[in-house]
Amino acid sequence: MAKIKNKHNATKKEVIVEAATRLFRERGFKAASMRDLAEAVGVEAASLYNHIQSKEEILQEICFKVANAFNEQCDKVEASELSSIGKIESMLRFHIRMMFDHFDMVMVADRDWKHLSDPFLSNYHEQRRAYRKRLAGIIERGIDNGEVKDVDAPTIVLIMLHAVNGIESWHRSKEKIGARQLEENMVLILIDGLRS
Amino acid sequence: MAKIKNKHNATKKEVIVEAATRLFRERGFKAASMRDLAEAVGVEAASLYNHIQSKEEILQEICFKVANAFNEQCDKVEASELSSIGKIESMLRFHIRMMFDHFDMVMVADRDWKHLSDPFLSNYHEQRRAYRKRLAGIIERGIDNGEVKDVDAPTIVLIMLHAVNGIESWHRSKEKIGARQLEENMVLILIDGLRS
DNA sequence: CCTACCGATCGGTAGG
DNA sequence: CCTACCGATCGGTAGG
Repeated sequence: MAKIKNKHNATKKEVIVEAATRLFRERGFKAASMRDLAEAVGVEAASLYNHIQSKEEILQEICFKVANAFNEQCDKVEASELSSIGKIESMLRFHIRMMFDHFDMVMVADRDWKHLSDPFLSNYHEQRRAYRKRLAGIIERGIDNGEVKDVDAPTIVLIMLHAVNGIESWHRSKEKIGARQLEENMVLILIDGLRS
Repeated sequence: MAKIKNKHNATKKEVIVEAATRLFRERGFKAASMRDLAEAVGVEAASLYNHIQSKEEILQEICFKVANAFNEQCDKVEASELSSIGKIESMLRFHIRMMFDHFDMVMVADRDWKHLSDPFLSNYHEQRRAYRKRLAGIIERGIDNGEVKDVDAPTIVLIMLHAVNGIESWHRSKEKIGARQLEENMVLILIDGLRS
């Protein structure tokens, strides 16, 4: 019965979600069909529904997995003894590495979360808002203690979070510059511009 | 016969494309249906096809209108007498203002251009690549003449182009900060970090 | 896990 | 510009 390929101890559901993540990233959530997904996994479309409840459930798994990863890292960094600049740099580096290590997941969550339906849509929307507020808070503390240039904190958050998406173009074009070097360049440009 | 609302001397096709631009931005190109569009315009779905040839033709108009705007501005700036930093700042400001003044258009082109089919897909892809190379060229000249910090030029382009997309979140949340002030903050953070 | 199938909706056309 | 409609495809279910 176990026709779904089952490498590295993954459950069938995990295999489906993994394949879907890649498919959603490549074609977009709406344009990727369950029949495409079934083919990628190696079963008939109807068989997918023995492991998942709906197409949207897959999107939910992807979006909240990403949201949880960022929230947990933010917990750690806020509890750390790093300076304000150090905390910001640490979060920036985490975002960059998430783009490298979990590219498909991060891109799908960022681009397709609007296709969630309530209550997941509101929940995700609110988490996103709260997360940005936390990051702005870290920056504001840096401004208060003189580490960071006095600029609008929410604007810095906007710039940082979106700048990291540039890695998509890099990922796609396979430029000559290496991942490690790209990370250092991004940190250099974005963090150095913040110092007061 | 002219049932399509025709404010400010727009042709029917222009009215359709304008409504479609908003709809595509709100729901995504794939998720927005021609029946939705027909309703927004105030006609039956079949009637749209007297003015346009296909759903994709609308997407083509949107994408290449945006691409042309950026290319033309780049022509002007490259031909100007501005310093290298001045040229980069000028292009950055143009991107920011395009986000403010033509938000739907810019977002759709950026998010949905992959749904074009060949030869438009390859054409757009190539224009995008060439445009980024031109921007990187401006920055590289700035590095050569000592105006700009010595960092990887393509990385700076990636950061600048994507950072500007942060205006989407601002647009959506209607934060307290004004458009003009957001522009100055972005320029301050992104351009000041470049100076050598 | 598959065969067989459903109702809904899609982009688009014929003909007036 | 509309009515009427097409074939294709969608997400998902029944039943085994």
